[in-house]
Amino acid sequence: MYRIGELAKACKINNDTLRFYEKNGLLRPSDRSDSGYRLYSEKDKEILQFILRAKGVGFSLAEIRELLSIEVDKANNACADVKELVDAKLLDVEQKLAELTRFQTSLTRLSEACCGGEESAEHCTILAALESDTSQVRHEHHHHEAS
Amino acid sequence: MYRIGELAKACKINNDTLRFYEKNGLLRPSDRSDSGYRLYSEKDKEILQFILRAKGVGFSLAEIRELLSIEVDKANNACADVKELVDAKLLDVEQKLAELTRFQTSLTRLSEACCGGEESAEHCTILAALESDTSQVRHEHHHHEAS
DNA sequence: ATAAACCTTTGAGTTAAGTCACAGGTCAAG
DNA sequence: CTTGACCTGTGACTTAACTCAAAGGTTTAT
Ligand SMILES: [Zn+2]
Ligand SMILES: [Zn+2]
Ligand SMILES: [Zn+2]
Ligand SMILES: [Zn+2]
Repeated sequence: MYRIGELAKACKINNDTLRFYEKNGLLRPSDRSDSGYRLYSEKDKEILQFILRAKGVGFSLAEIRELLSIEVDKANNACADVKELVDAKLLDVEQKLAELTRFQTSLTRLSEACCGGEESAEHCTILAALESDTSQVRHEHHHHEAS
Repeated sequence: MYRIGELAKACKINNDTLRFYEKNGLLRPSDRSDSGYRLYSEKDKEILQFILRAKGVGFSLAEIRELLSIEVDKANNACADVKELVDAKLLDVEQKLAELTRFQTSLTRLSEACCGGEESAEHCTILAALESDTSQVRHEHHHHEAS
């Protein structure tokens, strides 16, 4: 069992953030000590890591709460409910993945096209990489000739 | 050229959000009409879409501003600066991609394991799918036998 | 030519997600 | 048996990212 400070430190967040998550229905510690300390289990830690990962990829706490509610309410929800929510989130995730892949392509293209030298980056732009096809970026970039 | 309301409607955001982005150095309209109206070009629209996509995958406005500054300052930045920033963001993106892929795997696994019926979703949990290996989830899930 | 529907600026209010401050209880080490 | 590092609760404050309000100018539609 982790006490609040231990779990917070392990996950590099503020103690108050844990209390905040508890108050907002995201993560309730599995137990309390006699003196009232919050006691978090390994599973609690995994839930927290799930929350932090989800946050990192752009889910709001409300969305995360919704995802976690599957867990909490499993006895009172039908498989139909679960599947509906999961499939909706899956769509979200797949859309985000598509966007991110696009970003990755653009940034990679840009990074590869860029010489990394000390000259003016006249042709180095994210938007050029985003807007145009690969061919364009490679073509126009990087003459740096002595004028 | 789009006027503020047109661009806002086209991109499904609030007019005020565009003014806000302008004030915060994210998107300045290419031109103004004689009467002072903001006039946005096609390129401005693409920048806006870039901003909205970036937001959607979890970049903060500060980070987006940084990405866009490559564009704005290109004449005053060396390729070295550009490459450094781009490579840093690329790392970010790749990390987000890894997380999202993990989410996708878990959600897909859960969705596939779930019958979608009206029975209690006792075994349907995100966390089970996240924590365990595929085998476990498939195994334990979905007996729904008449008790 | 006048109302409706835009636009302008400045500045205040809201929501999400923390973060901090206060007043006091608990516990391990010296 | 006290000091310092924890913990408790309640509630106020902060930051990011909008969102709205007020007061007035402009354009379009009838
Ligand atoms: Zn370059
Ligand atoms: Zn170069
Ligand atoms: Zn199911
Ligand atoms: Zn089922």
